Amino acid sequence: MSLIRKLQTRLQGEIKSAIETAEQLEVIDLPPIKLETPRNENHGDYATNIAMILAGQAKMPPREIAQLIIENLTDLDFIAKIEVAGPGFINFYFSIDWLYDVVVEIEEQADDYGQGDLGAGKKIQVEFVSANPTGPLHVGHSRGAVVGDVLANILQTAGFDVSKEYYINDAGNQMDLLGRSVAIRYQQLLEEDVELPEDAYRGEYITELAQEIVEQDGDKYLAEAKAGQLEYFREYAYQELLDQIKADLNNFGIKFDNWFSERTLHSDKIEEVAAKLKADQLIYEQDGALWFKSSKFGDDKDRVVIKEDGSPTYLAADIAYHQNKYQRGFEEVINVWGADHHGYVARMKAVVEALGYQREALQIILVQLVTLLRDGKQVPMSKRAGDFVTMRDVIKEVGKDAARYFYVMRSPDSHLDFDLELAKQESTENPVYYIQYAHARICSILEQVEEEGIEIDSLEEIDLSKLTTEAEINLLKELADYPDQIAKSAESRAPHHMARFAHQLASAFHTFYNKCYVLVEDRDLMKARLRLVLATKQVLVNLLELLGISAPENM
RNA sequence: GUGCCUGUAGCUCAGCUGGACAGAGCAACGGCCUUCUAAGCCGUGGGUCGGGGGUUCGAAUCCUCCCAGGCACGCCA
Repeated sequence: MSLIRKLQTRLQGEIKSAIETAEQLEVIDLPPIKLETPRNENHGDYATNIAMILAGQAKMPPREIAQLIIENLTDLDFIAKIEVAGPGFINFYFSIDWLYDVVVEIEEQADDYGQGDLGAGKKIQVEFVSANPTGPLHVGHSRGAVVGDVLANILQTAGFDVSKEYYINDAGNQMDLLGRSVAIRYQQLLEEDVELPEDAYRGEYITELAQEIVEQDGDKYLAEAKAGQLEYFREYAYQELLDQIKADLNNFGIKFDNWFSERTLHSDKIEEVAAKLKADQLIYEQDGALWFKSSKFGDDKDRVVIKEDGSPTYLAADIAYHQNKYQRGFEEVINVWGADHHGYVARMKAVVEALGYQREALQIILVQLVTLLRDGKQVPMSKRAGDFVTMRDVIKEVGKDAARYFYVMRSPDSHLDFDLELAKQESTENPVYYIQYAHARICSILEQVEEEGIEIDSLEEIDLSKLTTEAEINLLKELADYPDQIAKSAESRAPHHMARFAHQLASAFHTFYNKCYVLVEDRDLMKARLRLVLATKQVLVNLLELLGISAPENM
């Protein structure tokens, strides 16, 4: 448990017993005592609204209740000041000593600083990207990729047992279409006069795959292509494209714990789960097809799982897949989807419930679409013509770090305007560099320290109470707040919070850097500041690691 | 037509499990480099929180209606 958590818990306990002790207070039902960090720093480090909440049942004005609570508080060595404010808030000002301990805590926990126990080891899976292996990853996938990756990292840090998974849709009609598309391009390359069907994949990459086959084997597969035997083309394209996807994700700093092939569900697992649902009378026959009674669980209407021709729908595989997830022991499953799939949410929730699990065991995060801009103007993309900007292109243009930051800095609910020119700029307008620059500056100080042969004393020998200016205290508070930020971010499944916090921490450091020269004459002050700088470096490194962004030593 | 997301400063967005005068970055304007990286810091101006009604001691936040934009509504995946 982090230092700050301990203090919060202690304070909550003290408030609770104060309320219980106060004889004049008649409280029947004591709600949990919430501590919040006031927006305005003149309102203390923490505030509680408990007096206002109790006003009703205690039949007393909030301010009077607050006063009573304060009078009955004991054992508050870590509190410097308490006041009643506004309509009945109680504001607490922590004494500054505890803040210095944070520096010690960071040093001790190092890479583990920020690690919490919110998740209590709960097994949780985050499934993201899961793009069909029928083409390269593009910008839409990229956002989901970073959101999923960072969210998983945050949950891991918050104490969940997290697994990152990619679901490969390698079993549907689209795979045959992929094979056919490549086969036809192959024929065209060999001067056969054939037309590409309307629904075929028409991206340049299809022709490139066909070209590879021509280069390797000439017209060896021409007869098969003509006869519509697509297996070789399909499997060749599939493997190549999947390899490309893996390579792209790898370049983006994303590693999955598991790659799950849809094919492994066909057809045993699908039949199994269909039989189970049938036994539960949740699947019925109509118009020659089998329908899942999703409307019974809040969906608009029932959905086909086995088509008239006997083949399973995408949903059928998804039912089997999610059954499998829970069977593997995941208590909670998070799916990160593009917003264009939101129509699918209700039926998947229904699936989970039908299988006998809590609806909450499936959480779906929808990431809104990305608009790529260049100098403020939209980059044209036409999916139809296969003309889209790939993940690879973007990384190549702006770099991994900037791309990751931009994709994760906004709430997933918010449309994202991604300006390529801005992401590339090495200037004040670019938040990525701002954060990395803080780290580089720290490294620069440390380099100076080394050059001058200054020894960094062990913590016991250092008087941290030398740190007294506003900039120093503020920086200390940001550092102390980090574990709480992780917990909040994990709880609300909101990765963008950590991107913002990184910026805020960097800002606190830059202010400190400008106001407090580190290598000063006063040796004690210098050493205390050096310790603060080291602690800041540690937290920045942890944060950047979490975001999957590098921490350069110089810029 | 139905459902989901969005509408907050000139621009891009936080805040939205209700709290104390609404925040950040950029843009605009004005300052700061003889010492650790000015990719930085300090300051100023700027908002009927899309609109109406309601709940509450208290609403950007909850409910409701309306307006605007995006997306989705297949025996496709």
